[in-house]
This record gives sequence, structure tokens and C-alpha cells, in this order.
Amino acid sequence: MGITERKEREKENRRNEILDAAEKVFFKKGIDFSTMDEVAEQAELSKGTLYLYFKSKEDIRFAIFQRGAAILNSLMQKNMRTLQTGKERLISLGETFIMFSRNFSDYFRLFIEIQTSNMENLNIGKEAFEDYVRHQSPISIVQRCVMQGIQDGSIRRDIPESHLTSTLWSQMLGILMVINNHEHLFRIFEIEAADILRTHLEIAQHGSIPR
Amino acid sequence: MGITERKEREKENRRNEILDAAEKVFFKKGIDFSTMDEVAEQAELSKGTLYLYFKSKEDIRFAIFQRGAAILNSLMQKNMRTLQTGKERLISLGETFIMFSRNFSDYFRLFIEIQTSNMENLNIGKEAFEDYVRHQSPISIVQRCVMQGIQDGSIRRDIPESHLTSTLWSQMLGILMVINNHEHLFRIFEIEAADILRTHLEIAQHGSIPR
DNA sequence: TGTAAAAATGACTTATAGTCATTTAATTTA
DNA sequence: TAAATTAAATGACTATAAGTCATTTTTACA
Repeated sequence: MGITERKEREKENRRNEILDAAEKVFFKKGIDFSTMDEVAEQAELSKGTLYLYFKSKEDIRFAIFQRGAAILNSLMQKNMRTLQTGKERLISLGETFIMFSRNFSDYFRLFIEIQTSNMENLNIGKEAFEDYVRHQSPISIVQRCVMQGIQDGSIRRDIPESHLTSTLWSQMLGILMVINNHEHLFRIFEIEAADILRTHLEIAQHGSIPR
Repeated sequence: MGITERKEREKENRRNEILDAAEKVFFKKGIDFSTMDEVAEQAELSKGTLYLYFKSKEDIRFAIFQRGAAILNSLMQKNMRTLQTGKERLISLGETFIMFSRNFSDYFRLFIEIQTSNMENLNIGKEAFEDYVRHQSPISIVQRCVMQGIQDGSIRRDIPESHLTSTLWSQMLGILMVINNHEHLFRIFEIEAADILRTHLEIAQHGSIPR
């Protein structure tokens, strides 16, 4: 029964073609200023067909986000590999983010947009979301690093691992968010993205009060 | 010539009536699920009139945000007053945020939504935005505390004040954002909002690596 | 009380996400 | 292989809601 398999493959391909088209359109004009008709035209399909493969415009957006998240994920895994301590690995995660924001700026912007929106009421399939959290979300990597750091003594052991993980992750998200869409702060404070990132890594390690 | 003044007062009142109505509608159903027609009906005005007082739906949303920001601002000022060091005052700012999120949850949610959106392309008047940044935004209070803390020795002096300010502010925003709209993290990690806040204050002071 | 200016109205325009009855293509069956 | 069944694709259509503007109503004032 090779037909069912071929059909499945073709369906997957069509899905990816639609995502390719949507990426082209969305990244060029911005998602909010792009229409489903434009995506359909770029994909050389009718609009109705888009809705056979995706539940909604937001569903497409989330699928593109997942592509970016997968890239980020593998970058993190790779950059971490040679490092020893949990602390070193956590720092490398931060640096990977910076690299990602430079080399994949479209994906990065979308990543931050999705992460900073209320994920509870995204109009997307539950499965897609569950899949992301379990397999692509960087927070699971952060968690592993924190656990390791607590083990190897490079991270404080007097704070519960879950508290530390979610706090470090949240702080980092805040930093990325500001870098991504609060350019006015840079103007007002006359600082650069790199300053804020460096300072964040410093404070997350050593705190802001004198030793 | 008391007439011009009365007219001005009436205009201001009308504006506030519209905001009252919009708050009622928006906070009840959620902004995205509320229509301008509903706001008009609640305000007992026609839709066209709304647009004589506000540029757009987003402009109304931003004006409501400003109301909340003004409340938050005065709470911060008040709670800070009796405290001595910059460090103590910074901590009190964090606690005020928590209090605000509990006692003014609708304003808080909107505050986070606006702060975490890309403020550059909000469809609002430049003046409204400038006014906010200059007079209501909590970041200016943070900055004063940081400066004071550096002076009085309760905050590290080896990091430029502007870097420290924007970093601490960004971290706090990230924490608030996650608390506000990443409930799934709480489920997955089995933690509470209070845990993450407490941990954040601890790390922002003393860092995450062992002393 | 007549007129000019200001404020308010709501029917209308515009824009776009999402639907669904219909058509076209592929696959199975007799 | 022709007919029948199933799957895929279409695009005109619907629904919704933001924002506009010619017209009407109200107010100010001579």
C-alpha cells in the first residue's frame, strides 16, 4: 500500500509549500498587513485550499514560528555540546539567542511576538501547541542546564530548580522583548542591544548589589 | 469668557465618559471581542462621535492603559516614600507591581499587553505616547532608584546606570509577562506566580551562581 | 429670532477572514 | 476501461467590524 504513503508525503509537501509562500509574504510585508489572498496567490492555490491545510491565519503564523523554534533549538543544542558546566551552558544559551536574532531576524521577531503574546488564547490547534512545548521550546533546554548546574555546583542550590528555571527564562524573554520592540528605550537611554544583553548576563550571574 | 472654559471641561468630561464606557465593555468581554458599536451604545453616543474624541480603537485602548499607568505610578511613589536606600526602593517597586496586579487586575493585564507589544507601531498619537513615556512610565522611577542606589552604595557602581536601569526594567517586564500570560508554565512546572517573583527579586539582587 | 459654528449622527464604504456548494482530479471497483 | 466513489481544490459569497462623511441637531450669540 504505497499509495497512502505517497498521499501523505504529498500532503506534507503541499503544507510546506503553503508555509514557504506564507513566509515570503509575511516576512516581506509583515503579518498584520498580509492577507490570506496574497498568501494564496503566492502559493498558486485558491484561498479555500489554505483552509484545508490550516485552521486559520494564526495557525499558519504558529507553524512558521515552529520552524524558527526548531532552528533555534538545534543551534542551542549544538553550541552547548562542547561546554562543561551548567552555568557555562546557560550563558551559551543566551549567546545563541543573540546570534539567532542577528542571523534569523525574521524568525526571531516572530519568536518574540508569539512568546510575548497570550499563548492561552491563540487560535491554534492544541496539538501544535503541546508539540511545541514538549519538543521545541527552549525552556526545556534551560531546565536541563539549570539541573546540571545545580548538580555540578556552578549554580546556586538553595533555590528550587523549577523556580530558577522559570525565572531565568522569564528574565531572558523580557530582555529579548525589549530589544525587539522597544527601540524608544534605546533612544532615550542611549544604549545598544548588546549593552543590555551583557548587563543581563552579568546580573543574572552576580546580582545587582555589591558583594 | 467662561464659555470656552466650560466647553473645554465638557469636552474633557465627554472624553472620560467614553473611556468609562469603553472600560466597562473592554474589561468585560476583552478588547479584541468588543466592537466600537458596543462602546458607542454603552456611552449612549453614536459611533461617529467616538471618532471625534479618539483617533482609533487602539487610541482608546492606549488611553485606558494610561489611566492604569497613572494609578500604578502613584502607588509606586507612595510605597517608596518612607524607604531609605535605592535598593530598598527598587524592591518596593517590584512589590508594588505585585499588589497592582492583584488589586487592579484589568489595568494590569492591559499594562502588560501594551508594554509587551511593539510600541513603535501602535496606531496612536505620538503625543499620547511621548506624554506616557515622560510622565507615567514606571521606568523613569526605576531610573531614579538606580541612581540613588549607586549613590548610597546599595547598588553596584561598576555598571553604567543606564544599562542597569534598562536591564532591571526588562527583566521585570519579562517576569510580569510570563505571570500574566503563560499559565501553561505554571502547570508544567507546578509553580505559583509568587514563587517566580520572589526568585526574581532574589536573583536580581544576589545572582544565580554561588557566592 | 436668524445665522454661524460646533457637536453629534448613522448609513455607508472598505477590508479581509473564513465558508461551502460546486467542480475537477485521482482512485477503486465491477 | 467505464462507471462510481472518494479526495482535493476552487472562488464566489458571507459575516463582521473599523473607520468615514454628508447630513442633522444643538448651541452660541448678534
